Amino acid sequence: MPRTLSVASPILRVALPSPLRRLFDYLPAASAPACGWQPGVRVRVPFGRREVIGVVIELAEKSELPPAQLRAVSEALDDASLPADWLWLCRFTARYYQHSLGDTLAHAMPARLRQGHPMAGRTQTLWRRSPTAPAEPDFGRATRQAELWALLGQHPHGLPGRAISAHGFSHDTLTRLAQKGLIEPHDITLTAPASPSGHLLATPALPLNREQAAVLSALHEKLDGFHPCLIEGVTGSGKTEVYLQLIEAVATKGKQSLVLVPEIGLTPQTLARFRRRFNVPVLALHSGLTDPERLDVWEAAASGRALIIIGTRSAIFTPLANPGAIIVDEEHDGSYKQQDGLRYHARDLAVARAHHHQIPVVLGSATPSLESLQRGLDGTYRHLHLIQRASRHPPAKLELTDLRHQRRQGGLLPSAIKAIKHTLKAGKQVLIFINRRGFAPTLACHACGWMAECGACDARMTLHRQPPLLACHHCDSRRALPDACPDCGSGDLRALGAGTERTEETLQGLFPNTTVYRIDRDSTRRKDSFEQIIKEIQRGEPCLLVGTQMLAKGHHLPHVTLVVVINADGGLYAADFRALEHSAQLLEQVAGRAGRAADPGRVLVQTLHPDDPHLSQLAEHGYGALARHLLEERRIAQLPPFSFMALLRVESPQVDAATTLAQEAAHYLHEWIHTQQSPVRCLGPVPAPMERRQNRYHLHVMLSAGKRSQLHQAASVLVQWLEQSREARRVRWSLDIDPQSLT
DNA sequence: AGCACGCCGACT
DNA sequence: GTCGGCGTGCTC
Repeated sequence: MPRTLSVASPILRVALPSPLRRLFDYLPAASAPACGWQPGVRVRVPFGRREVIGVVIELAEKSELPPAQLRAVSEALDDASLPADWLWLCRFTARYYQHSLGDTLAHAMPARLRQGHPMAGRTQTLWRRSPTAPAEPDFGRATRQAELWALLGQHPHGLPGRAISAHGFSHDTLTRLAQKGLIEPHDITLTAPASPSGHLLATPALPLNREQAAVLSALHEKLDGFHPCLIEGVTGSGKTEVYLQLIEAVATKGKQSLVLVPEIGLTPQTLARFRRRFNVPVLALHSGLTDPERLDVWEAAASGRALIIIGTRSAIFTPLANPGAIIVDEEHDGSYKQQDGLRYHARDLAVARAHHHQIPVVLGSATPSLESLQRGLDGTYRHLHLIQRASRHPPAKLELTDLRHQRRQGGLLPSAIKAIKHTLKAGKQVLIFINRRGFAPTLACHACGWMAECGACDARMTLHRQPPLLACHHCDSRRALPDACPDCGSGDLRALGAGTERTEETLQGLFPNTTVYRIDRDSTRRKDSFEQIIKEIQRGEPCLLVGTQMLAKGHHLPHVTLVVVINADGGLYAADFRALEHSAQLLEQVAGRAGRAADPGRVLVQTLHPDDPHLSQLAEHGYGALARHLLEERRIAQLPPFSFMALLRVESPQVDAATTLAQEAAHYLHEWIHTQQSPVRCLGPVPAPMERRQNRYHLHVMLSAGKRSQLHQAASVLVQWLEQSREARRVRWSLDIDPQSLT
């Protein structure tokens, strides 16, 4: 018998963009990719009645399915597999967060790849003057065409269509010139950005103070191998300069740095600072990029050409050919946790990734999360400190002022108004922090007690003045302002409490000759208006800034010497055990805005609980002290970081459908815990805070365990049960590993 | 998630 | 008589 190639055609096990947590078996396509069939090859496959893009995950000898049921891959999309480090990260993420691998891959891939576009050899169409065109054509009255002709004269290599529209030319003008044969398109293959030629630095590094130098040299010592490190550095202590010099050291070795920043932190200023420093391209991943641009960044990073990549949460999924370090700035920031779909935490993935690559990871914050702080304290992470502020002033202390039994205007106590007046007179700026947008938290009838409630949520509607309407901040419903009380007909409707709009109005009335800037999601809806306002403010004219937490984070406001917090009580007595931590971080961040430059600052904090021990500790000793105290409380209560949690959320427009599933899930878990003698605890179901949202009912089942592996096992069993449950198909559910918020 | 099939109400 | 509502089931 002749020896045949007895290796029967292998089976390709493919991950597909679907919530189904399993792989699908396919036969190879007739023509194999140049690299051969191997994990990481992107494929187009028939799936049901359509075609989808998937990724080969495994090769198998045979399938569990009868051969007749197998279909063949339509085609391999690339001649090489996707980056191995990226593939590893996606598999880790899918496993850790109990999410479908195919869905995870789709989420982590640039849109162009997800849509099946080719990976390499991207071309771009440039428009240029045709060589055959006369030197000075006559345009007659077609002035726009003449102007475009002139513009292209300045760009002999040509301009992409996007740049031409950016100059304000219509597509029509372009095609008319092309029809006349005066200009022509030509395709170029995008090539790598220039590799570092000559000096790495474009501008010299700033001198470091002794403390910064100590931190940097500690980081320098450990550039090889996995070295997680927490930098606890007060606002204004120069963390960014340390990052920049660390990146420099990494780039000098030809290795890549990945920098994660919070959503609000990737400002043009930050980016400009990075770009000014380095002679090599600093690639930014932000929401303004087009899909092809995103693919460019991906390829530049995957090929190793890009040495410095900076981006928000999803940038953690950037492949790195030559990883050198990962930096997570403001590591406590909530925007690192994705709150829907694939609920990953970019900071945690950064640490996992650094471990995989055996490279250092630096977590930096003035107000570290209790998770990271605990690891710093117990030695799991190296714990470095930056205490000295560049301004040399100690951070301003919080002055607690008692809101009880006192009249206030627009939420402000007389003492606060006095301090504001004083500060303005001294030619300085004041920041008034208020965590509610709109005019007032609600509208109430003074005759019968009626309050404006949302028809779809268990929530009050917020009163807005610009434009005047009632809006629910939890769904998209809005209503016109009623003239009279819908219940009793009284005309005595009053705004209850204060939001940013009302405080702005009050302040403008009190200080008619001073500019009042309001900064919240409503006032900065236009893309660049926020940056514009910040620029205005940085010019230093005395003014008042009224804003939500948008203002609290990151921005350098050198002329602000007084900060007023309208109400500090939000997180003090909330049901969510993390509320106090988050509230303290926010207060400390707000306070950090005061007195960053030459002048010392003051921070007035209005509260109904001036004697609250946590608030007092924050005021007296700062976030670091309170955080260490909170850790002790968490230890005693066996809450994270001393235990691990997973949260099952169940939601449905029908209460009983949601309740039944949540009960059955909890019941199944209890049984499993009992038979397995598992130490995992299962709580609930309980109605979620604000049970009804957008006319959907929300229930929670909470899992917790002392060991991550125990939790993981229970979570995985639960997900398997949910996947096969028929009831679960009729309601929406999701499992949140390490939930950040219990809403 | 898509996308079919399937079986009951108001329309040209 | 059809268009179309969303319940149920399947995808290698």
